[in-house]
Amino acid sequence: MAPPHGNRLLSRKDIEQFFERGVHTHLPGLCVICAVFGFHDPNLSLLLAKWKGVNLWSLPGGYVLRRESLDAAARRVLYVHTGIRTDHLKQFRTFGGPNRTGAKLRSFYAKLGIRVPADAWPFRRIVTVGYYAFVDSGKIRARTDYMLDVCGWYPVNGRPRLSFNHEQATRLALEALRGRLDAPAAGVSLLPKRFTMPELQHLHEAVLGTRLDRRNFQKRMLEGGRLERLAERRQGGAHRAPYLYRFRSDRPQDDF
Amino acid sequence: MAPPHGNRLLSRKDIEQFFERGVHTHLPGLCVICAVFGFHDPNLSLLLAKWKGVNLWSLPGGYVLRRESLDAAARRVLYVHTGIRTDHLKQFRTFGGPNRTGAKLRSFYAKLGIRVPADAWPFRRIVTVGYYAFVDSGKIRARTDYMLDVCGWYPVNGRPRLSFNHEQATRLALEALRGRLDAPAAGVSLLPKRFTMPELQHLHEAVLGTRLDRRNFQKRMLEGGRLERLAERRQGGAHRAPYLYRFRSDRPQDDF
DNA sequence: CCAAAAGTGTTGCAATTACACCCATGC
DNA sequence: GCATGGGTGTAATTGCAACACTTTTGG
Repeated sequence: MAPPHGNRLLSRKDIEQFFERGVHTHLPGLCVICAVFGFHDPNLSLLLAKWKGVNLWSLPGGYVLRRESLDAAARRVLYVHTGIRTDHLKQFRTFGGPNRTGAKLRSFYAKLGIRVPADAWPFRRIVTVGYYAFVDSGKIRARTDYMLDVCGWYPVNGRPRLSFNHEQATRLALEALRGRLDAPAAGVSLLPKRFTMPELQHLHEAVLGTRLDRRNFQKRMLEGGRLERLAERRQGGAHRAPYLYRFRSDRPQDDF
Repeated sequence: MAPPHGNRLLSRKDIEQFFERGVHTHLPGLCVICAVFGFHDPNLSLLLAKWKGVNLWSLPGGYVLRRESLDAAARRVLYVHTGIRTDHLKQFRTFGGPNRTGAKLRSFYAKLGIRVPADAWPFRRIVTVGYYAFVDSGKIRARTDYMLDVCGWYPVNGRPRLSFNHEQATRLALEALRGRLDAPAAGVSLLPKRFTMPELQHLHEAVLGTRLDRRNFQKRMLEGGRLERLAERRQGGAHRAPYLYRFRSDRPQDDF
C-alpha cells in the first residue's frame, strides 16, 4: 500500500486546493466514512474525530478520487485524516437519503477562515459509502490532520454523540463486525503473533459485549485445528502462566 | 407508492430529455441496479433485460434523481424500465471500481440514433448501488421500455451471460437473499394469502437450491405460531389434498 | 496461605437430522 | 390398484450450554 500524499496528513493547503480543484480530481456527491473499531485488551473502542472549532464529532470520512476505487478511497481517507493504515476495511452500507448534506460544514470552514464556494458540492446532497475495520488500538495511535481538534479512541459505550447519521452508521457497522466473529481466524490480526487463549477470548467478549465461558470458548477455538499451542507460556503476569498459541499460517485467513 | 412518471415506462423522449437535462435532474456518476428474483412454483428466476439492438444483457438499472433517496430510486428505476413495482428492495453492496464505466452504452445509443454528448457522465466512471428483491414471477409480468428488446424472467441457472459486473452482483444478491430465509415469515408475500405447506417449502428450496425434509420443514415453519392452519384443503390437484395455511397478520412481518 | 487466574472434561438439554408408515386422489 | 404426493411422530445424533475442581503464581 503506497503512502498516499507521501506521509503527510491533510494540511490547510490540501483543503484549500480541494475547494479550488476538487471538482476535477474527485467524484462529486460521494464520500466514504470509516467506523474503525479498536481493541486493546480488554476494551473495545471507536475511532472518533472532533472537527476543529465546532462541536461536531464524527467518524473519519472524506471524498473519493476519480482514479481510485471506493475501497482504496476508504483506506486513503482514513490515513490522511488520522494517520491510521489498514487493509481490512469492509463495506457495510451505503447511505443515500435526499436530505443528507454537508451543510453543517459551511460554518466549520467559515470559522477556519477558509474561503469556500457557497454552493460547493460537499455542502449539498451527498451519498456515503460506509466502511468498517478492526485494529489494535494499543499499537495504533491516531494523529490529527488540520481539520481536527481531536482524533482518538473512545469507548464504544460512552462515546461522544456523533453528528450526521454516524450514530446509526456505527450501530450497523458494529452489527457487521459481530457477524464476522465466527469466521475462521477472526481477530488474529489484532493480537501479537503469539497470544494466549484468554487474550483471544477478551477480544471476542469485547466485540460481542457479553461474557463467554472459558472452557466452551477454548473448545470452539481449537476445533478445526487452526490454532497451534506452543510449548512456551506467557511468563511475568500475576497468577498461573497461560499457554501461548499461534495461528497455523498454512491456512487461508479471512480475518478482519 | 405513487406511480413515477404516471404509469408510463421510459420512452425515447425520456431518454433524449435525460441526455439534455439529466445533469440538472440527476445525481451524476451514480446508478442503482436491481437483482429481482422471481418465484413461480417451483422455479427461481431472475429478471433480465436485453438492451435494444446490441448483444448486452443486464440487470435493470438506472440513475438517481436529485430529490429521491437511493431506495426510492431503486423502486422507480425498476418500474420505469420493467413495469414492476415492489417495496421490498434491499441494498446488498455498492460497486465502485475506477474502471466501471458505461462506455459500452455509447454504441447502444448510436444504434438507436439518439444523439448523446460523447462525454456524458453515464459513459464515464459510475458508482453502482446494488439492490435485490424477491417477487412472485407468476403474478408479475415484466414490460419493456423503449431501451429494451426483451425483459423477462430467466432461470437463475441457465440465464444469459450478463455484462458490466452483473454476474458478480447476481451472486452477491443471491447470497443476501438466502441469508434472509430464516427470518420469520420469510417469503409470505410471494404466495397467495392461503397457501399450502408444500408450496412454502418449494419456495425455500428454490432459493436455497437444495431439497428439504418435509416433516422437519413443517416443524420449523409452525414453531412460533406465525402460521395458522385453515380447515379447508386445496382441492383439485392430483393426489391427496393438502391443508391451506395463512399467516397470522397480527404479528410484524419483515418478509422479503 | 490466600486470592486470583488458568487448565481441564463431563453431563444434560435443546435443536437438528434422519427416518417409516398411513392416507387421499387421479389415472 | 397403483403411483404419487401429503400428513404425522419418534428415535438418534449433534451441537451447545452449564458446570467444579485442581494447578500455578504473586503478594
